[in-house]
Amino acid sequence: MQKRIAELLKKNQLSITESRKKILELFQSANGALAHADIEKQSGEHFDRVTIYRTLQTFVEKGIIHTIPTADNSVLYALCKDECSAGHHHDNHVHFICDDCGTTYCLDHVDIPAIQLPIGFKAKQTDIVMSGVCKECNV
Amino acid sequence: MQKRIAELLKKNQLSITESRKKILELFQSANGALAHADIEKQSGEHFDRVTIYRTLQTFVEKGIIHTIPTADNSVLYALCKDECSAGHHHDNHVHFICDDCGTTYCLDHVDIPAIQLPIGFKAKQTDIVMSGVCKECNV
DNA sequence: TTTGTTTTGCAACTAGGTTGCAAATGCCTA
DNA sequence: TAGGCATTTGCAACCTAGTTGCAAAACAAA
Ligand SMILES: [Mn+2]
Ligand SMILES: [Mn+2]
Ligand SMILES: [Zn+2]
Ligand SMILES: [Zn+2]
Repeated sequence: MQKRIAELLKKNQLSITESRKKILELFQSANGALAHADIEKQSGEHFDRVTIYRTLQTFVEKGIIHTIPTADNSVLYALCKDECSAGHHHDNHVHFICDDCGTTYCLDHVDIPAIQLPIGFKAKQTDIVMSGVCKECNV
Repeated sequence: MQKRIAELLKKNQLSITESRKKILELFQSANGALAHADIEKQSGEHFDRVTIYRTLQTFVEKGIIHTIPTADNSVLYALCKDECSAGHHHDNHVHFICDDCGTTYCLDHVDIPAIQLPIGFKAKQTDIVMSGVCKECNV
């Protein structure tokens, strides 16, 4: 696990530092998306908040994580699939937020349906965020 | 036009004030969604920004306007259809942001398709935001 | 017009995020 | 494996968007 993390950083030409290792570890062991505040808490407040901001930015740029838009306009982050790289994200999947437990899921296997737009409109990207009750909280 | 605005306010049990009239007017003559900053500028900086925040909140609560989530986590507002009321929004339509001119459209006549979720997930709401080129900017 | 209620503007505050810079850490090569 | 260069970190200061308390102004009802 530790090895995989180091390799992932190397592959992206990032030096291996405590904060980067720890933050990646948090993402890999989380079962949903994480907010900046989650990381701050879960890392035991070892790192400056600025460091966390910069680490997240770097990871997004490198295609290691992607951001998830939410209805309440907070920012969430989740691991990208292997196909993503610097400047080329391929995170075309549906996101699901559980109203009950608050967990945000990347539903990688749910396809984005084609949507017929009015004449003249040409879509390049489709973001779908659903909410309701997740499989853990269901009954 | 002025009369319609006054009636809309009355129908929602809101007193008729300069700021509310002006802000409603801006929404009715806009062809897309508006951000707080747009309203601040377009109103000629006549109103305090706090007043604008509070007016927007009130309008959202009454079902006169609705918020639109965006990828860059800024907040946009647009007029609701007549069916919306306090505590009961029915704005289940697709939103479209033009990469070219920046206009955000409510596509009222585009239906949200059914999306098959993994077992155990139960959806209550679906938000779809598409982006690309709008009918004005197309060619 | 008077009176009571609602709304406004101002100032002060909060939360989330960014920037500049010196000190600390990590990487590379001898 | 130590030394030197480049990158990253932590701190302080700053910025922007949004919120709150309160007195003054505007509005609605009588
Ligand atoms: Mn995702
Ligand atoms: Mn809309
Ligand atoms: Zn849940
Ligand atoms: Zn356009």
